Amino acid sequence: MRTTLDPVLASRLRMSVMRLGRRLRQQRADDNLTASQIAALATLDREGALPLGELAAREHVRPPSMTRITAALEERGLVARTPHATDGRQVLFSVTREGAKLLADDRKRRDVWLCELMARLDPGEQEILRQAAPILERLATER
Amino acid sequence: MRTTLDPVLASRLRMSVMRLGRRLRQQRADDNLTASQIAALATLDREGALPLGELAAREHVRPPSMTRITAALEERGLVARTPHATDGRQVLFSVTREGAKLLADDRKRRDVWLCELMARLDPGEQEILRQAAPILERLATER
DNA sequence: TATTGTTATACTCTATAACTATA
DNA sequence: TATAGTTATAGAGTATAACAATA
Repeated sequence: MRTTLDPVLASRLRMSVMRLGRRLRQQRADDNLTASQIAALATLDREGALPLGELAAREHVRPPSMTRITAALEERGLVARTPHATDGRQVLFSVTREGAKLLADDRKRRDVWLCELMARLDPGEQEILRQAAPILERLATER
Repeated sequence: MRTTLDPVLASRLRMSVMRLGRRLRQQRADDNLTASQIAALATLDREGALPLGELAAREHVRPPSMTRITAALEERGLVARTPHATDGRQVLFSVTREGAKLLADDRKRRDVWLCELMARLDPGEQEILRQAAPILERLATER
């Protein structure tokens, strides 16, 4: 068993992860939402209700742009706004039941696609991925 | 050893792969190229010289848009155009030495970032990723 | 006459600047 | 006076339509 870190492994892992990620993204349903709208919706789903400015910051977008993004999402009933409890200037945005359903359907779609691909692997290979998943998860969230 | 395919594994793998891919993308150098320009450059690098229409198709972009993208890349000396050998209407685009260098530097950057993260894993975990890499590669390229 | 690529023009998305309201 | 969000306007980027050159 070797312990020194192999730059070729990093490079290979980078390539395969980015390619697979790209293909997973391609499996998204065409729901007429822009990439920014989907991203904002997913962030609200992941982080819970956020004021507009905070959401804009997380999405690396300016507040006026986020105003338009949330307006589009609100018009489609995917997010809802609630006033801030103590600060009347702030507006909190959160995902509606429909918004959550849209995201869930989308994830489901990609899961099915990936599941079908993985079904072609032999049991030993599946087992390796089972062990690899939590490690990749840590790499993705660390620091 | 189980052989039935586990949807939870697919879901977990999807999440970790997409997140890690997202973070890898964030490591890109800020070279003032747009995402479309980088993508087109990388495609030419991967696939070799292509006529404009073909490149537009692979990037899911219309020919007029690709005309502008290649014009920007050409102006920065990252791609070059050569006439088609037999068909005078077609224009073949290919990556220049500078273009290849820019891509290589960019990949290097991400490799270093990933390598540093992976160095924190213990040898057993590194070994699992070593075995997982070619499997992910196959998933990414299959069908 | 059909096809490849470019130019002209319109639309979408995001940013900066100016404004309204609340603290 | 400072901050959160919106509205007005301008700047990228992409698309459709019309055009030029070649097959």
